[in-house]
Amino acid sequence: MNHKQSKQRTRLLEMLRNHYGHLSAEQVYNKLKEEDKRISLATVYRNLNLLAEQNKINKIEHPTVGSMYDGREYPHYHLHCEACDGLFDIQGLYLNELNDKVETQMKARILTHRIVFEGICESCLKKGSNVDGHLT
Amino acid sequence: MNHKQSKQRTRLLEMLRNHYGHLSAEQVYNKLKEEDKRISLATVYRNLNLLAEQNKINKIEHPTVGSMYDGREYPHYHLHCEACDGLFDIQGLYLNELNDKVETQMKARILTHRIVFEGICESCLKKGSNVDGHLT
DNA sequence: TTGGATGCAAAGGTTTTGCAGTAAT
DNA sequence: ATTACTGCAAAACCTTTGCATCCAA
Repeated sequence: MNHKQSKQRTRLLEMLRNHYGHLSAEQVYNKLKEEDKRISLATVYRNLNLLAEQNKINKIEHPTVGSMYDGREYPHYHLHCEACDGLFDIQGLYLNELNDKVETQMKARILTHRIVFEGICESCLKKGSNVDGHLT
Repeated sequence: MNHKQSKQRTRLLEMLRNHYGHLSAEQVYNKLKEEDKRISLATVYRNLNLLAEQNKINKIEHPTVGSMYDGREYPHYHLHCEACDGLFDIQGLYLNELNDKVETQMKARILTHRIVFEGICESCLKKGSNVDGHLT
């Protein structure tokens, strides 16, 4: 399929690139609507899926909220805080060699991998949250 | 909350423990219904969530199908095949040290982590699938 | 001009919830 | 006797899709 360039897709990508952190489709939609009321949620979903397939953005399955997106261009892992439900980037820890290892072991072809760490983020630790029993 | 033991929950856990592979909530529901018509999907969901929270079963976010569950008792990673959409266990490759590493780096408390590898499984490679453009 | 992209609304699929009844402790 | 658990159906949610229109190439 040949893709044309659309204002909506361009703005969406630009917005994600300039936004640090993770956004849901709905949040992306709301942010874009601030500039142009006429954009639709369907378009946001269509473009998020397209850009994620093209690896121009990252799609992360958030354990409780649905899919989240970020515009980082380098591969990275995520920390999901069970207390505040936040999603945090983990920098400088991408294990390239893992793909080869699994490729050999599974006799498969590995394209990429994702890691999500589960725990309590720095800020929640300071607050002394005890997270509905997980930590008690 | 104090939990009582119910027939439904017991059977569900037992079934998952004896079933090798991954099942969706719907599939769990159908399997359990074979033995007892009267079980409900809501009960299946409630128990899957409960058992996953208690770490008695694993919940894996399948990229396209929704949540999948397995009854393995040891931690392991998964391979998602983009061709057949299958989910495969990866044995003997659990990196305990990763948790410490991230704990230090993020000043967080890490409880666990999950890895999903994306690629093409052995069987699909043999079939020479070329997966709707991902590999072309 | 042509085919991809959009907006809108409707539909789809998965998961959760309210409630009255049932069963475990 | 309590209180959690169940079944059922309705509701909630997130995401996708059909279609007529619009717009980029």
